[in-house]
Amino acid sequence: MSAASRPTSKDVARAAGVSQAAVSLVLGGKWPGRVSAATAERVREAARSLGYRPNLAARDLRTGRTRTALLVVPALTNEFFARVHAGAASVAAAHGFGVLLYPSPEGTGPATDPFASAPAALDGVLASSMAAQALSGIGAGALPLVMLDSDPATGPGTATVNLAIADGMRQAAGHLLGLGHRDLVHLAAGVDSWTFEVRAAALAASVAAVPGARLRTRRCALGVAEAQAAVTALLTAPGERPTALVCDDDLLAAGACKAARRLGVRVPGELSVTGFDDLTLATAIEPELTTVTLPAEEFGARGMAALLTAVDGGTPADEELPVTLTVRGSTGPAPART
Amino acid sequence: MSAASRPTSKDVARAAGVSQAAVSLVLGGKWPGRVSAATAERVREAARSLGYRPNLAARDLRTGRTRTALLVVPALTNEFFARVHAGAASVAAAHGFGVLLYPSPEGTGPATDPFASAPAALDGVLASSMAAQALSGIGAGALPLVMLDSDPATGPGTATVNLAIADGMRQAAGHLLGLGHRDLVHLAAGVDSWTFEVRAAALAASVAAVPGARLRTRRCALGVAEAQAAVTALLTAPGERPTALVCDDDLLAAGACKAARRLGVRVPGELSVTGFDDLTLATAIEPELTTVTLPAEEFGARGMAALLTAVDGGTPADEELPVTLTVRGSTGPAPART
DNA sequence: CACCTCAAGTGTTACGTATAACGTCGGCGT
DNA sequence: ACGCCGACGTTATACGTAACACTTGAGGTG
Repeated sequence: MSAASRPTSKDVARAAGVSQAAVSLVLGGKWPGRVSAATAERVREAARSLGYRPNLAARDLRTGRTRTALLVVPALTNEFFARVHAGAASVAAAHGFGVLLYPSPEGTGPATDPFASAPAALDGVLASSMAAQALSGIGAGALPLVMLDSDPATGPGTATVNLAIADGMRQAAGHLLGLGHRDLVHLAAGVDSWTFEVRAAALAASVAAVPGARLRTRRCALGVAEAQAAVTALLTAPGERPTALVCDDDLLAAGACKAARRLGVRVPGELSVTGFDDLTLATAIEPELTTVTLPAEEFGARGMAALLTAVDGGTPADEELPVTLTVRGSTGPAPART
Repeated sequence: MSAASRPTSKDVARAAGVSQAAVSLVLGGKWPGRVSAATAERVREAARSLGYRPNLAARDLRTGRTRTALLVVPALTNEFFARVHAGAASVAAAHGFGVLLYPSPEGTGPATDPFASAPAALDGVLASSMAAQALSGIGAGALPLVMLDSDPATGPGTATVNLAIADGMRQAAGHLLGLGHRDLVHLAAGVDSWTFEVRAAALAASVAAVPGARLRTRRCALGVAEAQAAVTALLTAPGERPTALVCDDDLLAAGACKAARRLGVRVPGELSVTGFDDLTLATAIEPELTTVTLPAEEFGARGMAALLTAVDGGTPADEELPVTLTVRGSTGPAPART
């Protein structure tokens, strides 16, 4: 009932017999040369015995810093973004920053502006292009902003950290073409995003460079069941059946493999499949997926590092992280044509 | 270069020709009866044209509320917790709250106290028992706390929201026993947590209730590769081979299925496997997993709802959410004994 | 002895907001 | 004509902290 609310630095000061300013100095770690070691220890002891916790809101107001960054991603149920978050959060934590997640605007009508609706004070924003429709809004210039996987030519002020997606796609295509495949299908994620445009372009260019090779495209929502349905339709359709399937995501690849197995189409004997991301899923299924391995954690970590330098007034450079193709069991030599 | 920093409510007041207090009233939505509609509109117009955003830190200091809740979970790369987060975040957002994630203390020595190291001001904490070693610390009573999947007898002050884990395990066991299985192995997650203790106890009790049925236990780190190794060892060991495998997690079940397939042990023909959680993985592999379906999103949502009532000074009741067994292709009748 | 320096603190202010307490002014019932 | 009340605001304060400017006494220096 009674007050007994949280003790403040003033209470600690009274208990230690010093001024509030001294408490602030000691607990802020700036006492060497300003406060004697004995007094500092007395202050710390008083703080401990009172169970003092600084009021973060007051500190934020005074310093103008909140040590909180906003991460804007589509959904953490997507393992890739969960890993990006892990990387970002660990770098943030190392610098005393917290990571706030912006609830993905699924179902939330048109353009919900994170700057307007963010419930907490922020120092900066780290945003994936896959979820950043709204960022063009008002707050754009108001806060340091670093984009993840976005067109480098976005804005002059915002830095970008990208994965070498195009190169990854070229590696996958080269792998399949090298195995003799000439009839490929791109199972593309049905999402409007720079990332996916880049993949499609890189794949198309790679295939076009090989005489006699052809590429078709099928669009599909990002899910196992959806991919399974799409690939079932593709494989049972009349006409020439493709020998290789290039998927924009491991989830799609998994669905594709499932569809093939159900139809009795052997993978990789009759159909090679490649994925993207190298999720846990990739090695959980049989055969294990040949896929483009993305350094998701490092991606998030680099992005956060760039954002933190921007928050400190620096100008982070654009970066591009290399990716590698991991060859496993879902790809093999093209079957001989009948 | 020049100042031109964010406009404050005072600037808006000057622009609209009113006092700062009036701005606060209007923008806070409490103007009816205190400010005329015309003035209110003038204030809003001024705020809009200046691009005014309230300083959240100042507001938090004044109101003593931060509209931010801390979610403590082991890792979001675990899809289950990503879904819990999604549910919690959506409820939080509906109440104008943000969700801050506490970086999982993996590698971070002993007991990092979230209350001490949290970088932002908080209104409450929602913590999974799987990651809450540190919560016993100082801040325990300082902040509203709701526990997820924890012993209801934790503390008098803290409410718990639980999943009916024990019942889920009983359903799985009943399903297998009903199919004639009498030689079961529990593939248990090697994690110290109330959740897993409850599972083991419920499974043991179910098996013990059936004459002639026996249960062995194998411990295993929570991952596909780890489970694969453990189950390979189990299946190639001399002696009677079990006919059913009850796994604490879909990841373990997936690893088990993979091991069986590699050894030529047919699932479910020779070995039935059940999982737990019903992750995306469960329907991505072949055969699809029979597993205990957990309402992860609702779990998080209920937990956050309980926390919000606690933050509002209420006393949330303990809850238990029902779970269901989803029967798919990885379980079948016990093979005839030779 | 007058002067400067340095350690060890203290006093005060400002951050930007929300809100309680206080004016003012015209209308209206009696 | 008087008092009272509601509509419409304003003034003043407090939230808890960090940081700047200042004080004081002790010791060193010429």
